[in-house]
Amino acid sequence: MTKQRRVILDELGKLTSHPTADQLHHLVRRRLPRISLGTVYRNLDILSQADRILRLDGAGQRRFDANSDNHYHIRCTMCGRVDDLRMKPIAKLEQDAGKGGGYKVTGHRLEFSGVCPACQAPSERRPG
Amino acid sequence: MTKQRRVILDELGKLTSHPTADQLHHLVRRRLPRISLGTVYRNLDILSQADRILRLDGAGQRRFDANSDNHYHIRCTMCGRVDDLRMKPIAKLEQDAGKGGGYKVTGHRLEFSGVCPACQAPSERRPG
DNA sequence: TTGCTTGCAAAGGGTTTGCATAGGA
DNA sequence: TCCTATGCAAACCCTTTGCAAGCAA
Repeated sequence: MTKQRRVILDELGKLTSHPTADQLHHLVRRRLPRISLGTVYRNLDILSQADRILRLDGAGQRRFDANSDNHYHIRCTMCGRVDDLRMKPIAKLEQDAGKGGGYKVTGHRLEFSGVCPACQAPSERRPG
Repeated sequence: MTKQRRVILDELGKLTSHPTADQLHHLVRRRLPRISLGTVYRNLDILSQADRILRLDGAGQRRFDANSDNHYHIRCTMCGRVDDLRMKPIAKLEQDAGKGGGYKVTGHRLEFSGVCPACQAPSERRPG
């Protein structure tokens, strides 16, 4: 557990917005100015394989989640922000999915899309 | 509607495995040997914006689905194949997701993972 | 010390784009 | 004809990787 890995984990833990590797890199740099993007990627990889964090491979750029427990997400269609949902995972879905196709079902991923509070807000603060 | 677009749509329609752009390019090439990968991408883009097909932006490479109706998918964790499920979409999920976060929920994406019939099969035909 | 980790920079893979040409309405 | 789509190739972006040097145990 290097200093770099510790700081990455710590900064990721502060956020609920599930940053991209690049966003996290910028944050971590405030504390470790010489850390490289490659190191951020490598550590995020190691941490997710160790189930310390979650990798969110959705549309577009990969994002990361400090909470590795089973839970669902919602993605803002305006700004790309991703947030956790408090909804309880529904294991029963997998039973329904198993009927038919011949697949052995092992898991599921449920992601909602919508508009986040900030993007719903009136455009008051936009200049012009 | 060019010849290229027609053939792309036709070849995609023949498949239930939801090919990547590259796989589709190879197939289409059998009928239009000079078609470029760029053209395949451009047409898949146009067709999905027109809701004629579906773009599946999951982990890894993008895949395409000739069936643009609302439905769920299952992805084989061994070979990457993606198939349709006959399960009926569950609109109610979005009501649950709306409680809490402050998001305005507009949709959801449910994807299962598992092992496809071919990958479950005994390894008889593997040499050695 | 010893092996894993870093920083750097280059490579990689998938997707997008610019441009001159070809082809459909 | 006129305008859009094509083929080609280069550009692009995100992510991964090779390597020599550095650091943790």
